[in-house]
Amino acid sequence: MLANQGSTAKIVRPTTLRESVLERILELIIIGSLKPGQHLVENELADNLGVSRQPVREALQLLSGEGWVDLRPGHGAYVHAPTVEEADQLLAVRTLLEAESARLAARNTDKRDISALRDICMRGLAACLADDVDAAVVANSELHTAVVNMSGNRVLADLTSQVARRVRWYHTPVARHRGKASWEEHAALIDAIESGEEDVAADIMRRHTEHTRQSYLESRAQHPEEEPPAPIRRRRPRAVSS
Amino acid sequence: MLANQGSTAKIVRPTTLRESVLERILELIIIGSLKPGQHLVENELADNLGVSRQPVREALQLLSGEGWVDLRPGHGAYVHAPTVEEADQLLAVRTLLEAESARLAARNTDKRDISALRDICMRGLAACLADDVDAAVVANSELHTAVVNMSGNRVLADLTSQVARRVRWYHTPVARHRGKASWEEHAALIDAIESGEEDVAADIMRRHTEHTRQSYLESRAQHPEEEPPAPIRRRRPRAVSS
DNA sequence: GGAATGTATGCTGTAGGCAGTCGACGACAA
DNA sequence: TTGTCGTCGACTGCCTACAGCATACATTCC
Repeated sequence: MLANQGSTAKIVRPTTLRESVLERILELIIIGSLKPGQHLVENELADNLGVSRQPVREALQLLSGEGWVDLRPGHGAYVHAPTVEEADQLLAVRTLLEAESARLAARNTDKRDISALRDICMRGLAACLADDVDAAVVANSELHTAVVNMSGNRVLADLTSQVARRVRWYHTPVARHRGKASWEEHAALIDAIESGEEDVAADIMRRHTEHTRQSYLESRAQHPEEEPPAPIRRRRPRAVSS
Repeated sequence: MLANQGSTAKIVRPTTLRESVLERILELIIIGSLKPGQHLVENELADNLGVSRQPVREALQLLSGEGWVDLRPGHGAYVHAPTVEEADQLLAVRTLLEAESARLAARNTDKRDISALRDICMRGLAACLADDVDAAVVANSELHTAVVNMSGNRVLADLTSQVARRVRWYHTPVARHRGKASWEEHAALIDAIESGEEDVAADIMRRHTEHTRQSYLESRAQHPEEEPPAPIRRRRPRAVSS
């Protein structure tokens, strides 16, 4: 829902090999090539990416810090498989954080920021009416990021980003479910922020993200088959020989 | 303010060498042997801890994920030096999270939990009256942890723990500042949780943590000399020779 | 036939080592 | 004296290699 932006105290310049490895692995997780619960064998990743195990290991350590993979000492790394319950809790926290962001944004309202918000909102609505789901998702992400940045609380912004990213998957179906109504809520939110109505802004954002949460839950309830986080397998079937 | 409890998706069994290295380094940071802004030279740590650079590197990666150290590619790891502003923002977020925890705790109230809370509260007050600051700090930590766990939202609990830990330092002076009044607030909070008054519980918690935040800020304002996060030095003064 | 044990194998955890890179210091010129 | 360039040292980033461990399969015993 939010664009990638580094957490508070992470890596600054993306120059190293482990950084590019991290990006690659993350991409594979996001697009689903690496499935939830899947065991990430260091050698395989290293071979596929054309590097040694070392940068792969370090990338996995960093990814664990962001909640993308779980490390099991002696067993290696596994793609984190969020349960419905965890996703629900993540979204509940996101609601809390973003509502506060909206409140603070209304408090620190700034004309330039407002016009930027309106621009994004227009684009989002246009994309929505044109049935361009991808563009709508991007605009949605930008809008929420912009609001949370307007809060002026960097910690809040980082945490929101982190939480939002951890929900991942199924954003597009969720976005498809709602559509135009969502952008009307965004417009109302911007109005409230502009006029400095803290409580109103917070409340709109709260209900807005709560809607998203409901859509998400319904979406997963309709597709329970997407749930099971792949059983853990360590060894490949032995080669048939002799 | 909260006891250490692993983040959502981290290491499960603390058996490996890098884990013990992590614990050691973390301890050194917490007790202040490694100062904010200090450059953590891998070889030095490795030598001091009697291991090779590898587990040290990995421990540092993991610590960066928890916000304890900053990684600068090509430069290594530095002990994270939170500014007053960042600490303030962290505490603001903590207020938000803990207020919500209290609300949810009131919603899911349970008799056994309540009596556990009262026990902790009694101990805390006793410690406070006996001027046993350490015991009071521990009890305070336990109480907040218990409440946040009562919320039933694991993500919320983990995030709160993470945020609270990142403030670190100066907890004791803060605890000293307030004392008895703090425990009266705790008692009122427990009453509200027991009777299921969500709004009241949330409000008490909000004001309570806000008090702590104020105390913290005053404490740092009075000791500005503790602030400067040590300038970055990479090399030791060259040995005088020839 | 089933269960316990032995064995093999793949994987992780750790060590050691080399090359690249960044920053500091010193020399030289203006 | 001050600014710029070259050199040097130290540290990181990465690779390779080895040891330990956990799991799965095969064998043996009951």
